[in-house]
Amino acid sequence: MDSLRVEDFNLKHTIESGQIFRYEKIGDFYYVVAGDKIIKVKQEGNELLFDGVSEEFFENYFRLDDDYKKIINSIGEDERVRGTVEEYKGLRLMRQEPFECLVSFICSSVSAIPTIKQRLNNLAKAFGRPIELNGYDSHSFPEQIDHVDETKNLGLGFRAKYVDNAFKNIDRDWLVSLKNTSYGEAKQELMKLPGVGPKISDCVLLFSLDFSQAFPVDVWVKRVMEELYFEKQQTPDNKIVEFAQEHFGKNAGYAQQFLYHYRRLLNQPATSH
DNA sequence: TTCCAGGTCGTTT
DNA sequence: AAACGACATGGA
Repeated sequence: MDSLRVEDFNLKHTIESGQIFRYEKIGDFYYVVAGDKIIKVKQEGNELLFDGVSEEFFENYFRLDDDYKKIINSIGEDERVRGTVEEYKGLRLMRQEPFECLVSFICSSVSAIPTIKQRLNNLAKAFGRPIELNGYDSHSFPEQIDHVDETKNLGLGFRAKYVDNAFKNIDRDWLVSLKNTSYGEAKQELMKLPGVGPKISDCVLLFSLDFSQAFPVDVWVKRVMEELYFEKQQTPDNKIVEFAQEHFGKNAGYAQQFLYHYRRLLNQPATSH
C-alpha cells in the first residue's frame, strides 16, 4: 500500500462525478478499473492510500499536476460556480487513456450511469482478460473485439455499430496525436467518427486529451446552464458551449464538472452511485 | 405504462 | 442553419 499527501483533493467527488464508470466502493476503498489495471484507493484526510499502480501512474491519472488553487480561483470568479466549488471542493478532473475514454462515452449516449457501467463491464468481460488485485476480480478494457453481433447481448443497443467501428478503425496513436492540434481542430476530427458528436467529443477532449476548455453539454449541464445563465430559456447546445468558453475561460471544463456534479446531486439526494 | 438517461444521425423545413 | 423523429435498453 502506497500513500501520497494531497491538498484540495476529494476522492469521493472526483470518482463519483461521472467521468469514469468502472468503479466500485467496498468498505472505505474504491476499486477503479483503468485499462488493464485495478486501482485500489481510499482517502484519509489529506492522505491517499493506494495499491495496484505506480505512484507515477497514480499522479498522472488523478492529475495531481494541476495547479488546483489557480484553476478554482479562476472559475470561481463567477459567483454561481464559486458556490459549487465551495460545496464540492477537491473535485478534480481525471486523465483517462484516450481510446478507453472515447469508447466509454460512445457507450454513454442517452443512458443512465449504472447502465453505462454495466455495458462497459459486459464489454470487458466478453473481450478483455481477467485481472485481479487483493482478491478483487475484474476484466481489463479490451484491446480488440470481435464483431459485436446481436447474439452477444452486451446491452449496447444502437451504439454497437459505433463501438465496433471504433475498435476496428481508430488508430490509437492518431487519437493521442490530437493533443498536438488545436481544440477546434481536434473536436472536428473526433466528430468525423460515427456515433461521436459535439458532446462526446468534448468529453474525450476534456477527460483524456488535456483540453480543459472543452465543455460537454449533456441534459444536466444544459439544465443547470439554462437555469443559472439563460433565465430558464431553452438554448441550443452550441450557444451554451460558446457562452461558457467565453465566460469561464480556458478552464471552462472544470466549471462544467462542478456544475454537472452539483446539478445531478440536486436530483439524486443521498442514494448516490 | 410511461418517462428519462453524461446524444447522434438522417431527413425535412 | 435549425427543427424533428428514430434509434435500443434498463431503471424508476
